Amino acid sequence: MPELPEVETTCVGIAPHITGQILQQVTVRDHRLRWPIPDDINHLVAGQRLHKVVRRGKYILMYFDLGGLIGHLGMTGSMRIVTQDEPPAYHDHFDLCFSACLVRYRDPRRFGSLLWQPFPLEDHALLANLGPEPLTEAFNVDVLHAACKGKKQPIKTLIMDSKKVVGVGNIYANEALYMAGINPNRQAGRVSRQRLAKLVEAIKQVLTDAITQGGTTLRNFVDSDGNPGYFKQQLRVYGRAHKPCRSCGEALKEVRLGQRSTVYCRYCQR
DNA sequence: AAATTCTCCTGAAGGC
DNA sequence: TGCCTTCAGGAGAATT
Repeated sequence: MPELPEVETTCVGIAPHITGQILQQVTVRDHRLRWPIPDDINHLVAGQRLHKVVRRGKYILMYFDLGGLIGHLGMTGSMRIVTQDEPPAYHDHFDLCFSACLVRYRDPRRFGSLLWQPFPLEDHALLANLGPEPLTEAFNVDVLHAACKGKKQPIKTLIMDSKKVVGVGNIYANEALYMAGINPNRQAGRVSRQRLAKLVEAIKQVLTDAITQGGTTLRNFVDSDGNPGYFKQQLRVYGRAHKPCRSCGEALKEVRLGQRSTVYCRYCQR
């Protein structure tokens, strides 16, 4: 389940292999992703030079001469660098074919996407209303405090709302709230500014740690198995329901918030 | 307007 | 080579 750190690692991993090259063609084996890959994708992008690969939230933006490809890994997507002679496997839905190598996309559940948008990319509906990047100064206590003001929804679902801040998925939302000592179910508008400041720092910390670990865990984007998995970092709450809190020893509680597994410590998180 | 629920999909895990 | 049900989740769409 690619979270922001996996997407970042993917961008950094593939960029050196393809930046500056001309995209010869897109080979589509199955266009049925979350949104269908446009039938005319080759007319839109083939023959153009790739200038840069940028992550925006969990979107992968590839800037070409006339616009950009907007990629998303969904739940189970991955991109890796392969050579022309490597035969595609089951669930390898498309290749971005450059002269020296291919970017091969695999996605068993097909929740990912590949779309084209002429410049400016931010005009695309999927990008137009995204909140700030969590690892930049644009995401700070002032912004989060304003976003929470008067809100009755749980703080956890708020920080997972990409209009408020991008890239905070379920795993790291759980982890950050634990780190900040905030009950995931607490109404967003009832978290003090001081504690929101802690939450901002916790989000930055947990994502930064995962990126750092991902840089070593997923160092190989060439001829790897294409399976990003997710980092075996020391998760404190996610996936640890009913196990002892690493701080107080009490059993962690699991509830569902917005259809998502939510694990927290009733005693350490208020 | 804000908050919640639904939806897509397949593989893994669990029950029997 | 067991079959069936349940669950997992990114995040936009639909609904309340």
